[in-house]
Amino acid sequence: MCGYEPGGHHNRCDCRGARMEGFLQPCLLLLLYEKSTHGYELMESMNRLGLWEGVPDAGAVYRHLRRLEEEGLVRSHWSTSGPGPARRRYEITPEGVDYLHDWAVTIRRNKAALETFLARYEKLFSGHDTDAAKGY
Amino acid sequence: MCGYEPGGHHNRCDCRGARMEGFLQPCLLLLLYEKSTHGYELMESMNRLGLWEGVPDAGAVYRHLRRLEEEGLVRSHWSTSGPGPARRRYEITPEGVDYLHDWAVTIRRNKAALETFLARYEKLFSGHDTDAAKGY
DNA sequence: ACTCCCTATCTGCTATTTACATATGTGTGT
DNA sequence: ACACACATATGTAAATAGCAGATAGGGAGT
Repeated sequence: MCGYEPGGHHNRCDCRGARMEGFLQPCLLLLLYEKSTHGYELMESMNRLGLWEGVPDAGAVYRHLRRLEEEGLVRSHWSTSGPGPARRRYEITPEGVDYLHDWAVTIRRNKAALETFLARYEKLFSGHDTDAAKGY
Repeated sequence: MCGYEPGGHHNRCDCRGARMEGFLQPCLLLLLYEKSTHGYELMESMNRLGLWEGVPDAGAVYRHLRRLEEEGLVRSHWSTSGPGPARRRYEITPEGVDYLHDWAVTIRRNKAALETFLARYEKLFSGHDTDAAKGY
């Protein structure tokens, strides 16, 4: 989830802070609540719905899903019907839904922090021709 | 920045995802743009202004500041005037301001992702007595 | 048959970060 | 002397993301 684009006015790509560590997990739980499906489709949904910049790392997605299953927050079974290779189809458990609610609290709080940042930032730089303005 | 509170309905504290990795750095740059000061006060400001849940880790703050200085995004000099121990007073450089603008782009994008998540979440659970609702 | 590509899952490795603990030292109040 | 707030710094462990690569099934074209 790195917002770096070549051709900008700096060369380094130090925006690892953009990672929003752990955001992958609640996204998977939310998408699985909406619709039981398999890892590959979850990856694509995250990008398509604007939950993730670019396609999320496949390794991270599959590892998260296995971990969530170990913790009882999702369940899975192999699905051999349909075309292509076998898919491991995941569904959220009631415990997973509880956990999703906890995540929503955290995400609201994080959103508030970002808004505080942006409010202060815009107060200082509003009207200037900043990269931030150009980006939108 | 862990939202876990004892007494909840789950025992584990897996909300390390709440970390918002790297958010510390742009906060320091923003605060230093507003007012040149030293690390200890920056820590307190972050909490007081709602940019950080609780007081941020001192080790992280001081390490970030040293690193920002290595990269030329801030400058510092020792300030022995005033009461108490010597303070290392930091000020942002023009390069630091450029970098702050880059961060604003990233943070807007991350905020959008959180909003997308919450919009989908609330569409599914609005009206229910969720932890998320209780939290506010 | 053969090659290429898309689908689908999984594992290994490394760099980076955070959170916690701890160390060091100054100045003030009692 | 002592405790405490201020102020900076370092050591360590756990966890994550990102990248690369391995393994395989199935369809399209040649």
